[in-house]
Amino acid sequence: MPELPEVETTRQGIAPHCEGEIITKALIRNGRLRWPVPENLPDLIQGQVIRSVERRAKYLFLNLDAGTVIVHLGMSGSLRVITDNSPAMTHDHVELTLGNGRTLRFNDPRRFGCWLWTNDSTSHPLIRALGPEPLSEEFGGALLFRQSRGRQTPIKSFIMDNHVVVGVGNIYANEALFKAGIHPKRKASRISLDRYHRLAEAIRETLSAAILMGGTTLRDFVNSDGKPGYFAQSLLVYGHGGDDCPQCTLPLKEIRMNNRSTVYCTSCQR
DNA sequence: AAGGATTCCTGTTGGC
DNA sequence: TGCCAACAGGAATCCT
Repeated sequence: MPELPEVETTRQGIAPHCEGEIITKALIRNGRLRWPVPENLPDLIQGQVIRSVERRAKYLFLNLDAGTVIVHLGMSGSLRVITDNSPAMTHDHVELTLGNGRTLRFNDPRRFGCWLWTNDSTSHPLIRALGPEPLSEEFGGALLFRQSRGRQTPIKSFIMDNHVVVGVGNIYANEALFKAGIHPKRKASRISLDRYHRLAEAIRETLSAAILMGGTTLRDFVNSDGKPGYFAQSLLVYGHGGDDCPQCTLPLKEIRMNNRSTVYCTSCQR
């Protein structure tokens, strides 16, 4: 379940093997992803050089001269660089053969991911309205405070809204709210600037720590097992409903918000 | 228009 | 033990 740290780790892992390489062949085995993969995608990209691999939110961009391939890993997607000619496995839906003999392979059992083509990535409908990157200068408590005025939605939904800030998935929303001592159901409009500073800091900390961890575990994407590294990190509350709160030792409460698992401490989070 | 519900999908898990 | 329902989650889109 790729959250932003895993997507960034993926980018760092594949970029050295892709950048500057020509796409000699593009193969779509199963184009029925979140949206149909354009049938003419191979024609559009074969023979072109991958100039750079970028990330925006949880989207990856393969920047070519004529445009950009937009890739999303969805829930269960992964990108791996294959060096030998190991046979494709089940759920290997898309693959690019590169000039250096390596293969970029996209595997996605649940097919929530996407492979799309655009001539202009910044103005693409999926990209245009995205909020700031959580690790950018632009993001912080002031921005959260400003954006939250008049918003009645619970704070957990608010920080998971990609128009507010990108890359905060369910797991890290739970973690950040615990670190900031904020109750997940509190209305976004009823949180002070001070507390938003704390929350923004908690989001930064959680995400950057996970990126560092993913970076160490997934250092080598070539022939890697493709196992996400961030699961190894110690999550404070997510997946620990009923356990003792790490701070006050009261049992952590687990509820469902918007059909998503939500874990918090009734004493430490207000 | 904001906010909640629904939707896509399959591997894993838990209950009977 | 075996089967099947429930669950997991990103995020666009639909609905109220």
